[in-house]
Amino acid sequence: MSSERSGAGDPARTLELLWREQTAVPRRGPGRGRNLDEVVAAATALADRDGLRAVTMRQIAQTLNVATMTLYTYVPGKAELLDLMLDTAYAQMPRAVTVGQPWRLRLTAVAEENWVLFEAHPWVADISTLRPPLGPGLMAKYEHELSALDGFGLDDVAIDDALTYLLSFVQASARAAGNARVAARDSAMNDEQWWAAHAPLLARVLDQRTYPLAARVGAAAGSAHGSAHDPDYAYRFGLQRVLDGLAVLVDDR
Amino acid sequence: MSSERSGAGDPARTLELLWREQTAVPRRGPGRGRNLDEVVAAATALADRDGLRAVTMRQIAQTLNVATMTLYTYVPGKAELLDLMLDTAYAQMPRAVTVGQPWRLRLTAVAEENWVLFEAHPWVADISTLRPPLGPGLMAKYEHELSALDGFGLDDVAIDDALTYLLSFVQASARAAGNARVAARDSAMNDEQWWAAHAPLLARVLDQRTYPLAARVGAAAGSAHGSAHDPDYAYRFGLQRVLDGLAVLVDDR
DNA sequence: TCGTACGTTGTACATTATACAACGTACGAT
DNA sequence: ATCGTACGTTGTATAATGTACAACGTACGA
Repeated sequence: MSSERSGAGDPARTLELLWREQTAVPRRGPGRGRNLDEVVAAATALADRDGLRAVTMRQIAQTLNVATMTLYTYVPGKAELLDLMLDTAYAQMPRAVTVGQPWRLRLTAVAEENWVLFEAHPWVADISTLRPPLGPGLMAKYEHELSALDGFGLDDVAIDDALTYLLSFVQASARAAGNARVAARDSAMNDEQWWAAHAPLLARVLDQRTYPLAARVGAAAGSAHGSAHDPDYAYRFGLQRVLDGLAVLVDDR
Repeated sequence: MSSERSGAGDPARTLELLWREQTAVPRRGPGRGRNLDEVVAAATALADRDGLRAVTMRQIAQTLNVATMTLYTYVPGKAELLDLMLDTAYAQMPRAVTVGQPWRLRLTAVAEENWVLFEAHPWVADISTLRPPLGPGLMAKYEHELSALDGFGLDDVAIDDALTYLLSFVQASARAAGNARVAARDSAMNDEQWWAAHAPLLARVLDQRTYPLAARVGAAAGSAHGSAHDPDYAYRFGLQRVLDGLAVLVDDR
């Protein structure tokens, strides 16, 4: 429950794993049945299919045909595993080359690449990355996305602010979209059905004289999109607003 | 783990509780030691102090001096309790009257009211409200916020889109700010210390030739704010971008 | 050939939400 | 006034979770 976050493990141990720094390769004992990449891949496959909730050490172990505690010889704990999953997902993102194109196109491409990331790995949108996994995947992603904002008259601090703003928007949108899917699956009710289930009961208690705007706008919004909120539409609408908002900062000549 | 969401309980039962519809008041049996408001208040106090993770049926029961299962006579389950907590928090929000003021001021006031809500109740920012608690608190909030957008040339659908966009931004910002606080408490490391703990290790693996922009911009952003990201600054920066983005839609005469 | 380093694993523990049944209170009918 | 019963309260039980701990067995180095 509550939100998951990256960067919760031991910093030193996490960095070692992220950059695959082999410190003191063991010489004795039985050979290892699996490797780190297999563990990360198994955990990611579980998360992709059934969400972060389904990623349990027992489940990961079961799909790898090892005992639960065996995982702890590959990874210090679940927190570090999460960072590895994240950085790997970042590393695998497609990165379109948009050099020379107008800034709106370049930023749209960055937004789209992240939107695709969240579609492939919805669980990534649920993670707070205030303390990101400082591995090769994140560094490549950061470098690539900064390049899309470089050369338009923004200073370094403004570039970082603008990128944070854009990515935060995409993540929030993707989180809403992912939650809509999960809610539909878990409750065997899609959003339309959920709102329909409330309509008759709500009509009884909701006084239109007390809430005239809510009744009018709510009805308009509800019939415009299928249900009360359409996450995909909200993303497309919002992305234009984000670009319009950043346009003020950009030197467009 | 993973994200919490509202609207997960039984719709009919939830609406009854939200609007305090007393169906069939019991005539027999012992008197009730507590009441619904006390349960909601106890759960909210726990969430305010220690986050949503700390809100367990056992903890709520303990602060109320009743057995755990007693709670289930006041509330069908935890999902419905969450909706009650949310709607109550909405109901208690301050709502400034801004009739006649310019649209930027009116929208800023709406953003601020929500920012204050998330400061008082950080757990609210962790909840996906795609299926919101359709109680008196949410309705009053929605009506109030729509009024701040009415009369500026936007049609009903655009009003709802713009409000969703604004609120989604404030929630995402508040979530980041709340996570920064929680991470600092849980790990006994504030963000600055966390980045400091990574710096020496990171310097060893991070090749500045491979990631020139990341090194340059990351350093600039890091020294501009205290740590790599300052959530409060990101909110103030982002709010201006949100307003600039919405300005395109508004009839400003 | 054998000691020991180390990968593997089963068990154990403190958590969680909540189903279920036993218990006891106090109202309504007689 | 008495008693049945409706209903609030509560202890126990269950299936999960992450991971600490100790036993086990493998295979390398001397």
